[in-house]
Amino acid sequence: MPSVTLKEIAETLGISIATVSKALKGYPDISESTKQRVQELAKSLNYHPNSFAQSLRTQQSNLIGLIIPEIVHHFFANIIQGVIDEAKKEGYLVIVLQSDESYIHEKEQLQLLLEKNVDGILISLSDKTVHYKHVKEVIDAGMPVVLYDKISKSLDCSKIIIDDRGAAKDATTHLILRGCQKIAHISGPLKPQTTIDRYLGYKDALKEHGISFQKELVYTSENLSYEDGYALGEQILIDHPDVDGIFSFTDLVATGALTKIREMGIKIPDQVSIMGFSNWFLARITTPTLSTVDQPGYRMGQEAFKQLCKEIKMTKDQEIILPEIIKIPTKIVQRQSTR
Amino acid sequence: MPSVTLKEIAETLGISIATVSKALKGYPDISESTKQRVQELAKSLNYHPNSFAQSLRTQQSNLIGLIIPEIVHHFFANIIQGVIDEAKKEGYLVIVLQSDESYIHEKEQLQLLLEKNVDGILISLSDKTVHYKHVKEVIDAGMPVVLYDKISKSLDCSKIIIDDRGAAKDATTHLILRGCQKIAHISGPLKPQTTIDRYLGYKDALKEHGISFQKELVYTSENLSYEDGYALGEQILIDHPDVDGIFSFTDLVATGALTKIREMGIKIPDQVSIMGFSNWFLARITTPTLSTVDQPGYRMGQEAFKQLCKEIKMTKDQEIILPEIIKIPTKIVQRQSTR
DNA sequence: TTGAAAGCGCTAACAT
DNA sequence: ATGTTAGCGCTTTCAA
Repeated sequence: MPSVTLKEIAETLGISIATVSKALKGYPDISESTKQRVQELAKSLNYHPNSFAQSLRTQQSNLIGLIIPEIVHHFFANIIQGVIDEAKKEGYLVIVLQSDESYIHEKEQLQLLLEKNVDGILISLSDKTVHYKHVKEVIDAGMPVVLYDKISKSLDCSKIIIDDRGAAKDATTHLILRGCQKIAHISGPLKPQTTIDRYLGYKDALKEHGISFQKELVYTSENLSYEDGYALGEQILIDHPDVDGIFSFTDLVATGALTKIREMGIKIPDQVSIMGFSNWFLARITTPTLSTVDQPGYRMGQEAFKQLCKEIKMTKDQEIILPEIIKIPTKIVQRQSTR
Repeated sequence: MPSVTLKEIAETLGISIATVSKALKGYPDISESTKQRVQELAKSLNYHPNSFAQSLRTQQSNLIGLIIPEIVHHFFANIIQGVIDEAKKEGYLVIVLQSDESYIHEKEQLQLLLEKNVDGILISLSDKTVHYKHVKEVIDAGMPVVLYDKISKSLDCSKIIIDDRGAAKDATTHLILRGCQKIAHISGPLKPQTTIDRYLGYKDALKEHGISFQKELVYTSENLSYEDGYALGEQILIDHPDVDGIFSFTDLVATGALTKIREMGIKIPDQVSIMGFSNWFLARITTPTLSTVDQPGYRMGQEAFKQLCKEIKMTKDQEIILPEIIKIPTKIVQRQSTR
């Protein structure tokens, strides 16, 4: 791809390279007529600047890195979209990498992005990451980094999160207000923090409404799968036939439980109400449709980029960055699985 | 980020920049001892080459662009993953862009990628793209381009596709072999080509089994939505109570139809069998689960990158590229919605 | 075995 | 208003 350079334009027009460069950028000290001539020729030659040369000079790439635990995932896919859309507005392009919930990949990919000289990095920590030296090093090297969704409190950088605990409390409260007296909770492995927070939110709601917490009403899904939910739905009702509400920490598991319970001939929501978490696409198409907490991925992606962009600018201006924690509001989406 | 340069290493060691560069790349004409010293220092200083300078010299970025119509989409998300994984193996990073099924975005994004000097582009045409000058220009400029999934026959470049017509024929045949006599087809707007091909495959199967094609058994979903399927499912059985099989051109619409038909008290698959297309995640969680055609997105992504990579190398070596058309095999996934 | 030097294409301070 | 010049960090040819 032998592309057009400033030099060629300059030679054709018999002026200097510097003048061409300035004319193209609309510097005020270039005469209108020259600007005209240059810009016309540039257009007709389909000139576009060589981004490597530009980046080499300016030391910025207009590229950011986005490390995501899992791409094929409704929530994360929404985040990707939010980031890309927002980045485009500011002229940034996004390199997407998948950590696959693996610490090793996460570390490698951080390195790759560093080597590509991206201007900043957005990362959601993998569930298997337990120490954060690799991230800290990148931050310490002066690279703007913003964490989203799965974060670590020990990392000193900006974070975009939802209030998992508050949202879970809202979800459980929703069940209580609709008349549920005995509410089971399906939780997950106690990592990431989001899972713990949802569990705590569940307890908060019970407490606030004077319902005593019973440990045996808390079940654990190890694989976060539909099948887990299917099995647990049955188990819960065998162990506690009088359970009239279930709050699951994630939609997919809730969907499994809902399906099994319906198949058992139990009426939803009349006998048992079910509440999920995330508002995945599938919550709209189950029978009955699933009430859940909307976790606004797109919005999180947008905010994450905005914050990162701000920090990129500050870094360039040598300003000191004060990490911010931005909480994105969630809301209850009521559908047919709760009264 | 004041990073370490070759110059610094050279000065520290009292040797020339060129020697450092060669030592780091393991050139045979550098003594082992020098290599040792250089490599050790580089490591301890955490040196990594400035990618802009490298790219400026070598004119390659090790970056490719991936334009996808829709990120929040099970099939396309799988493609993204396939591309990223495969690209990583070859040391490439992927810039992801979403065209949103818009011709204007598609055109803009192609331009952005060109300006970023990516080494190659992977693109699936938006449904609203009807002429291809913008893509052709990029190809003519010498940029390696590979089309995947939604392609145009008029574009002279490699293409990665599935055999939609054959797969649809298989799906319809599956229904016929399971005893369906009167099979309706839900199709979509006759753009992209994939939709047309699936319709033709449906006809092929009927013909092969001596079933006469009836135009009134073909319905159209305008929005490719669950709601469309829900409405059409009812409509089909009102118009033709004796229909005993439905082949939908896409899973989401099939899911809507399946739900409505079940709600109407009609037994699936005993009275009506339903077949989808794509094998989206949701096909596993409907009640009954949905039989469908597996459209291997991940594999397509991998193959698309492999082909692109091949062409990038060939372009670099000034070889002539002969466009290839690669068909990825599909397979029928039988679940509960067909006998 | 090593180094000098040119140059990739661009920007920007400085000079004219 | 325009041009000169230096240099961003690297690779690679050619000379020593």
